[in-house]
Amino acid sequence: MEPPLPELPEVETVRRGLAPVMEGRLIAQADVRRPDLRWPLPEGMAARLTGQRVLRLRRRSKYILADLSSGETLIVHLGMSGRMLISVPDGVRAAPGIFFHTHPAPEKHDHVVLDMEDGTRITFNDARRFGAMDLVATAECDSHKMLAGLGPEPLGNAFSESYLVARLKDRATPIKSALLDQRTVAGLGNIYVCETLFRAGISPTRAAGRIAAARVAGLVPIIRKVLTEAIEAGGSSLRDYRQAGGELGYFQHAFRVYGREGGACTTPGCDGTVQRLVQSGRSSFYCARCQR
DNA sequence: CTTGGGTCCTGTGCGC
DNA sequence: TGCGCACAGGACCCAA
Repeated sequence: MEPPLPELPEVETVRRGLAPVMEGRLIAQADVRRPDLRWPLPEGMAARLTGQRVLRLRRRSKYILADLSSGETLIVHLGMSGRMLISVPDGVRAAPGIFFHTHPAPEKHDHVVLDMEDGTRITFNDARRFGAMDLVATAECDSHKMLAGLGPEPLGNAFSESYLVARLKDRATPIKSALLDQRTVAGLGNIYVCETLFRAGISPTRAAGRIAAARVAGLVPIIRKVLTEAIEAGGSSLRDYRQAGGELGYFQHAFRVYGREGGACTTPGCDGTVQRLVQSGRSSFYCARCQR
């Protein structure tokens, strides 16, 4: 089974995994092995990263933001298949209880390599090259093209019930599309939208503006819970992965509908079957019996 | 303004 | 055994 694609919880898990080896540390050497990801990497990126200290690792939506001592911020998007591998010159360097592999031979899709001052190496690997990186002044980060139009963070205070009700009022677009739209709420992808709508008992095809306000409001705590649970699962896998060697970006998580076409609905008392339908080119998984 | 569809990328898995 | 193809899908871009 293909591991889940990086949405907000996966990105947050990667951020948490990288933080202890990057925050406060100097990038001794940055190397770009392939400059054409989703877009061309910024001009002179390797030189602009080399010698900089990572002040802080933040996350906005599905983006990881590394604030540097130069006053610039490295923006990273994992795309579909992006992952981060942490390795060390030798296993004894790892902190107590944490094990990372020794530096492996470069692989085909290793596009960016960061060697930290203490010898820890972070390798960005992205087979499908939907990932992206950019480097901008920290002060202008929020107005960057990739971040400017984003809606509120789903786990933040701005994502309120009244906000969502107002945002979806009179919208003709299917609720599935509305929640996938990063301007509505930032960080949800196909998997967690499917899981959210299943828990809410709302059909993915229903027009957003035709859902009772109380049910729309109910989506807010459900979205928070779905994401929080996934982040917690990511935390568990992080501990496992560290034991296993430091590959970040993927973890096992049990989904109730996503990828379960033909499977039994897990709602107590429901004898429905999980269906799959395609909405604007994307698969929606849902139970037609308990999602209305 | 809203909405929908095309495009990019490559590894995986299926049918024949 | 090998080939062709559908599929995965986030985010930009453009057309209606």
